[in-house]
Amino acid sequence: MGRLHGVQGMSIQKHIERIVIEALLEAQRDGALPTVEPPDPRVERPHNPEHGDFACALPLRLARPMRLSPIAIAERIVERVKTGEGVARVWAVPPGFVNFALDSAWLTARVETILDAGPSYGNVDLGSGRRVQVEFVSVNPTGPLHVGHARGAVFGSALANVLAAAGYDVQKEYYVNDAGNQIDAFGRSILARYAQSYGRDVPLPEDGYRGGYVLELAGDLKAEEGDRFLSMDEAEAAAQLGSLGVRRMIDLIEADMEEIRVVYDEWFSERSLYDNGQYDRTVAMLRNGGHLKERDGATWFASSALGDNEDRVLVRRSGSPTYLAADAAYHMNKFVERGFDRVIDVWGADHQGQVPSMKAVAKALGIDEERLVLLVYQLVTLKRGGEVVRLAKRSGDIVTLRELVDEVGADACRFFFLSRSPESQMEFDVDLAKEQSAENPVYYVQYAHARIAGILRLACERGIDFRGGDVSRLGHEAELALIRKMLQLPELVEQMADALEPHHLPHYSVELAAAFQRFYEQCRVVSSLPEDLDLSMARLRLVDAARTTLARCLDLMSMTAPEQM
RNA sequence: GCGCUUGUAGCUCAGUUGGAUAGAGCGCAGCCCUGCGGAGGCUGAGGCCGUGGGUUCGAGUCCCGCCAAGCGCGCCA
Repeated sequence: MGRLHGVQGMSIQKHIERIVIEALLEAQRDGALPTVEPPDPRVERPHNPEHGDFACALPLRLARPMRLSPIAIAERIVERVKTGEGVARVWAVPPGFVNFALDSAWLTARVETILDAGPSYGNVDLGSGRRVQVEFVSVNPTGPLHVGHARGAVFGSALANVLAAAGYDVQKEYYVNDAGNQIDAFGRSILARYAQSYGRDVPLPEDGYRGGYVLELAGDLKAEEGDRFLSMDEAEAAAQLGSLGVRRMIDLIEADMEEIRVVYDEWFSERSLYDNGQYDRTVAMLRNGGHLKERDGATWFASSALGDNEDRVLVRRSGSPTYLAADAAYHMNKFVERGFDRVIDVWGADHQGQVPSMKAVAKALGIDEERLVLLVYQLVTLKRGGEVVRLAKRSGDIVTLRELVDEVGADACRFFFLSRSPESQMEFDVDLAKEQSAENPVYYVQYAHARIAGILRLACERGIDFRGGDVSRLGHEAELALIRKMLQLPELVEQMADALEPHHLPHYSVELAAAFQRFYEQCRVVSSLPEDLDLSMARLRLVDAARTTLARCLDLMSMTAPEQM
């Protein structure tokens, strides 16, 4: 483990933070600097390579409390920083930065640590095995997924990948709303189409689903179940058809998800909460806590007392629960029954208005605020032929997720959706996506991997066994730049897991691929000259490590890493 | 009207808890193949970071006003 990050299991960045603090404390002991509480050193990567591999602006922040010039503080720290263990040089720069340059011998040795780590390179232990649930998409099982859902699906699954890489025990969940008004309307819609297929003049319900898939569904059910629903009580027939329809829709959604490489660990039924009494217990708990009151025949949740702008209906006059009541029971299940340490709900912006009431519910149920994270991503507006397409599910005019994946491909889809931060309001131009599918950063990254695979194949064909390659022979600028870039992956995983921001992954992948391409352009790897053999072998080690790193990035994005294109 | 989110290159978007000269892809103008995959490399043009204030040694980043966009404001979910 210690070899992975260099120094005693910690990253080089953490190591540098520590030696800065140590130098500062030493200067304070010497009386060279006044004794003030040292803030977080915040070692970061400078944009400009002239400023070294890492930089620290601590002296600038210490200037005021210490009543000294920043550069003087920087110099006194620099005098006491212990180099070695990867750090070759430390220097102070006006107005008061402390810069660090890594040792090139240490850098080249990282190639071996990457190869040792193999497919697990990039893993960090931030989570210590704590159990985290990521729940995402969870749209009503009353229709197929459309392009808008792809964003949530890609984001949620990539976030889960990142958290797993960061050492969390992650579960991906889909909450199936298999009860309530929407399901009721869905059942009545199927019944109408079903009856119509027998020539009955039955209109589609006012609040019904108009999509063509309902027609197909009714046809399928007719073929398999026959006409037995015609003689049944209407409500009963709608309920049964709805239930059958939902089951099929869940299968369809599951299959659609697989198209974009999303595989859930759990499909959680809302209905189960009513069947096993957890719903009743949760309502009783809220009541005992004094959070409920009766008004206009309905039961209200006093959420305004807990930070919400107004109270919400929890149980309708009819006795049926609102989504909020179900959500309360559902989250009790997550935290109490299943004992997750942390739960992340990924919601579309059309649900952002529910955030305050959900938080109020969590508070009322005694769930620690930090354990429940609600992430909201902005909806995708779809453009086609320059026109904005409405994404209303009931209108029936939708572009399904499956159509999109068939046209653009799962890899391009994932990369595209993942490279935007969730809060960006993106316009998805279907025509442009198809048009640019050949001229796309997706293929740039994958091409780099294929090219690497080609080089390794060639080495194999030439019979070069590079296992004993000596990486200390490396030292070309392009080689070091590539190693530096590869070294960032564990840091990135840590950062992404911490901030819950997987969208950095595609950007990093492009940078990594570019670093490789520049290396490839400048450094001949497989040479036919006998005197180059040692260097070739060292470079093949590097190329193999680059393959490892690039493949891991693609893996974290659930994208394929092609051997050839 | 109120709330949440967002305004960065011609287009689509990054910009790590406030740090040094604001980046990438596409598009545009050029350059580079006697060797490993040209789906490549290099160079250039292109920016009042929506706008006006404020905080700070320092603001694309934090705070406030304004303008614009998306979403929400049901005993639907």
